[in-house]
Amino acid sequence: MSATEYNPAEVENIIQESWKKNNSYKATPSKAKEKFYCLSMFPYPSGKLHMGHVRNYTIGDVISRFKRMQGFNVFQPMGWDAFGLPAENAAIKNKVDPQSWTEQNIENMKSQLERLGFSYDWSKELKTCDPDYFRWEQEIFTLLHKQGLVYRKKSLVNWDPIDETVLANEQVIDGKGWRSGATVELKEIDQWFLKITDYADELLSSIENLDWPENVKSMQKNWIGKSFGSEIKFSLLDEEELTAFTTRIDTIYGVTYIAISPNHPLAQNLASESPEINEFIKKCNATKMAEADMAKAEKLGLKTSFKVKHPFLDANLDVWIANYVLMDYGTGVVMGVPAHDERDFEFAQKYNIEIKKVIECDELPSPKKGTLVNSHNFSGQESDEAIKNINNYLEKNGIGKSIENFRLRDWGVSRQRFWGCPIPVIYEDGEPVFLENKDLPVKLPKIKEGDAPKPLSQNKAFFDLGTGKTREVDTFDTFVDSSWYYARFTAADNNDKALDENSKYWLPVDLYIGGIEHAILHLLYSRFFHKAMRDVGLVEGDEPFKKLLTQGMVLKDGYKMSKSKGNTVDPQKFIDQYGADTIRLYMMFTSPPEQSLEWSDTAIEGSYRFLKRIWNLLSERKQFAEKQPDEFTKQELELRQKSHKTLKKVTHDYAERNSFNTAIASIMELLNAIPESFKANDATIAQKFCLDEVIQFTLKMLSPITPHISLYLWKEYSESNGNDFEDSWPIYDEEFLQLEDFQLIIQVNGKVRGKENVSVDTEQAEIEVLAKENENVKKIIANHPIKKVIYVKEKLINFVI
RNA sequence: GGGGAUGUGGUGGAACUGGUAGACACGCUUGGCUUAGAACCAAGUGCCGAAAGGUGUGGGGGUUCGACUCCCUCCAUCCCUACCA
Repeated sequence: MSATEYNPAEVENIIQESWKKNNSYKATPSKAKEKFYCLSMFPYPSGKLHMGHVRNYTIGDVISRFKRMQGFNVFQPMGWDAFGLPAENAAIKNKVDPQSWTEQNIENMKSQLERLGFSYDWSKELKTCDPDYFRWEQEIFTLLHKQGLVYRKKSLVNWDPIDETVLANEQVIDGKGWRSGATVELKEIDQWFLKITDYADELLSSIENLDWPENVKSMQKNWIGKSFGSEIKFSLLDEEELTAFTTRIDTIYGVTYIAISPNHPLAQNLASESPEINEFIKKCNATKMAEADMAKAEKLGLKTSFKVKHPFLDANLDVWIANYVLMDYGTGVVMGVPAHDERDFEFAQKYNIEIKKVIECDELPSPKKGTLVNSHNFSGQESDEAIKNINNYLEKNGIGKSIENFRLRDWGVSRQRFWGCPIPVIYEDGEPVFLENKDLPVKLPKIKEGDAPKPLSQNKAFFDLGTGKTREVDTFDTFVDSSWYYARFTAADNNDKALDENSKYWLPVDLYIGGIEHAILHLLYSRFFHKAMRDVGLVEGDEPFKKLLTQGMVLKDGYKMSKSKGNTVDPQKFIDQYGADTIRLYMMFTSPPEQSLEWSDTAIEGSYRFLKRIWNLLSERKQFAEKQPDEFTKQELELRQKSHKTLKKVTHDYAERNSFNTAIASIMELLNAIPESFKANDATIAQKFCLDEVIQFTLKMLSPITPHISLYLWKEYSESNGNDFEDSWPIYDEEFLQLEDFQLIIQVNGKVRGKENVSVDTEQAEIEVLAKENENVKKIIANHPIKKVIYVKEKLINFVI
């Protein structure tokens, strides 16, 4: 190697060409090796890669390369989550076909991924907008239908009355449609649903077996929200009844009103007779349907003329329509207990409703459990005991029962959009008929050049099949597309089947890497899909993703990068300036994967500088080929110890902790520890040997993160012609990890007062004497009796005075 | 409103099991090299203090010989909240 300057573009090009030529990352099932399916969440093809992608895919690639070095058969595919709103919006805005917009973005982003040197098996690339993908999705939908997991029901959407379209939550800004500015209304329309609630119990219980971060597990558990409560009937005075759900039946004597959701059938009926109620319900429905907005909305109520009997008391309760009661949770009817529920309290105060304390407490409202008061026979009982007793009473008297309830709702998969997978159903005289395989795929209609896409419902040529038959005009939620792609990857090039034998070899995904923002929806839907596909015989196993790594966001100046904030940083600029290895190194060095990463234009210089230092160290140096010398000096042994200790730490950081930042830091430390004389031309044989060990370890330890420069230097240095570090992770030697002496920390009352070097085999008694003789320590403990001595082996001694 | 996180120098972060707080970098300062700059190399760098020493991990309280780490409480910021992906 000549003393040239580090030229990342050149080095990376040479190495990437060799990978391409050798098909280095194509994976085939093999019994000879243990498999490792490493999957990073596929991107939405928005145009170009953003920093979040670079980070996500670098983490995945580092782990894949490390596993490959450790001898695993690694499968790392990549594809495109290609249906969705942005393409449709761009298409409407620019009057282009969403297909060509998407294809162009894919082409662009794919070349960026290749430029970054990710070791993907591109032979299994997939695009969800491709009929070769979504025809199988349509088939799975019909299988799920046969399994009884698909049904149709009316459900609320954000309706823009001017544009006459359904809006996504993000398209509703301050209650107005983003394009038309019209006040958005909630409107009820027919939609397709998947019965995810059939799996609620299993989705909850099998979380336990997952090697996932605890926070994600908690989020999923809370989202599913299993609770134990009671259903209780309140009879209306005209003989009908309202059934409320409550988890706090112990507060039954504190009920002072009943509240029903504006979307409860009773409220809807009343609306048709009373203009006042109709007006009120409209007012309630003028918020968008996002949970956060609903919850923050001011509490509104309207007293109806209905009254119900309190089942335990000789009292009549008013029935209110209240906007804080959700139709989707429980029964859409709430028993109002203002004394022991904060929302009910707020409502009762606003509308001057009686507040009745029935649980002993200091201050109202108090949602805590406790001893019952003012509750007739149940007074004096503790909440949990009372809940049992009251439930028994309800059941005995036929006025209610104890039940399990879930917060989780069924998954509405209908979307009234163009750029999505068509739902494979036709209607004959209004009745839905599911299409057979021979009629699949249902493709999207072509768009004429210069035309904007319009909803399928406005495309007669698409939906009108004649003789009273029409096609379904809704498309799938794009979460459907992404709920099973992990499985399709294993058979992405099979045109005869959705999944084949390969899926049995590769599944489940061993490690799934993606943003924490997907912790609930995408991951829960995928888990449901896997179980449903299992039950129709498509896949084996109970869970799709064995282990999960949730990466934090990439921030700039403390905020998430976004166009509206104007703080985006385009990774391409840095790839061009410093090369792929530097940006990969920076991404891994700057913070641990699970935390957010603060982008800095200047700090990346440091990563580049580090690679240049390695380049210069290796310049004109060849591997030292002589065999290991018999003797080493103390200085040489210290370096060897550092090499092996570093290797041990780095192995552990990669394999157990995914802690790449500390791995890199310790590699930097190792290089900083090389004595200058070892690098000189006149270094001794032993010195050259030790330096050689550092270099070998370093190039291999860095290669998952900076694969191009590592491999390039390795090939020059060792004069080898391998194209990958497959199976070559080095092994550290325990012999070098043994310490001869250690630094003893001497504390007095927990404060560090001195340090001494002590041989490892020194007894505690000897250490105590030695510690007391330390000049500084001696001064402090003089004239004080020592009350206690704490000794932590080979670490510290603490005198309590 | 609910759920989940995070908070350590000027900055990113380290401290893995309760045991030396600030590793490794960025930045900055000084010096070297250079006509000058860039690059590179060397030394220094939590805060107060001349030093001795004191002090310090969002605020307050607690447990402990010892707390960034465990407990209670408060504050701030971020993510998700079912039609953005």
